[in-house]
Amino acid sequence: MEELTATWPDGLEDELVRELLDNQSPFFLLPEMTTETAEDAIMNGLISTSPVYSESTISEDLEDAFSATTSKDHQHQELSQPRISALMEIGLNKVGNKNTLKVESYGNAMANDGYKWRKYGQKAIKNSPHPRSYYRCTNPWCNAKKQVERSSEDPQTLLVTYEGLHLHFAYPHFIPAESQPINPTIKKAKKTHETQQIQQELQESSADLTTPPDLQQQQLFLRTSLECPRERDPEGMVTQGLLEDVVMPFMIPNPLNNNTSPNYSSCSSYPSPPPSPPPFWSCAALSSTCFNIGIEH
DNA sequence: CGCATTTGACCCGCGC
DNA sequence: GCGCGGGTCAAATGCG
Repeated sequence: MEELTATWPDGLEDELVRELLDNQSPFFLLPEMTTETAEDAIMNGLISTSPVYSESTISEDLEDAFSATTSKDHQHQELSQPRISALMEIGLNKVGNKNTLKVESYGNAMANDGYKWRKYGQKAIKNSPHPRSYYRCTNPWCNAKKQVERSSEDPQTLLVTYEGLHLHFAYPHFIPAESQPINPTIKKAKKTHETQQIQQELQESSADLTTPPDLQQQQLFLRTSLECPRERDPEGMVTQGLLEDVVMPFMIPNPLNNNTSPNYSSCSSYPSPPPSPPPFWSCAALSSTCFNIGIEH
C-alpha cells in the first residue's frame, strides 16, 4: 500500500489530517452545531468537496500520530507532534492495533449513525455492568462492524468501536458500469447469487493484473476514486468522501432528515445499486479503525 | 411472512 | 492442559 500512497497527489494526506483536526470541518460538526447548520454545510457543498483518501493513508496517519517515537522520517516526525496533541484533543486514541476516536457529541447519535446495522451478538463484559453489543453492516458484501458498549466510568457515554470498511460504497468503482447486475426489483431471494456474481466480476475485472487480488481491488478503487472523485448522484450529492463515512453520522445525529428515503439513511439498500450512501460520507477505505464516541446529554 | 433481535452455545486465543 | 474471556453463530422469539 505504500506504493499506492506514493502515487497520490501532494497534500492529500495532510488534507485528511487537517480535516481530522479542524473543528470547523463539516466532517466534525461541533455539538452546538445545529442540524440546520449541518444541512447548510452540506448544501453549500462544503462536505462534498472532500477528496478521497486511501485506507492506508488514514491508518498510517493515525499510526504516525500514536507512534511518533517510531517515526523514521524527520519531516514526518515534525508533523507527528502537533498531530498527536490535536488528535488527542479531539479524542483520538488507540486501542490495541485499532485507532480510537473520541468525539464529544450530543444526543443519542449512536442510535442512528446513518447506517443500518444488524445486531449479531451481545456479551456481558467482565468488570463492567453493561453488556457489549456487536453489530454488522446489513449489506452482505460489506465487512463493516461495530461494537457498542456503555462506558463504565460514565454511563451516559457510549463507546463505539468501528472495524472494517463500508466497502459496498466502493463497489460501483470496482465493477464496470455495464456489468453492474443489480436489478432493483430483485429482492433478497437472489442475495447470495448476486454476491457471488459481484465477487466473480471483481475477479474478472482484475484478472489481467499481476498484483495480488486485494491490492488489485485497492488499486482499482484508488484509481477510479482519483479519476472521478466528485461523482454525484442524481440529486447532486457526492457519493464519495472519506472519514466522514464513519465519523459524520455521529456528528450529525439526524442527517438532513430522518424521514428521507430508506436508501438515504441505510446502507442496506442492496441489492439495488449501492452508490447511494448517505450523501455526505463516503466509500472511504478505512480499515480496522476504531472510534470511541463519547455521547453527552 | 420477512426481518431484526435475543440469547445460549460454541469457537478460539491467551495466560497460567 | 485447562480455564477464562471475547467474539461469533444460529435457533428461538418478537415485531411490524
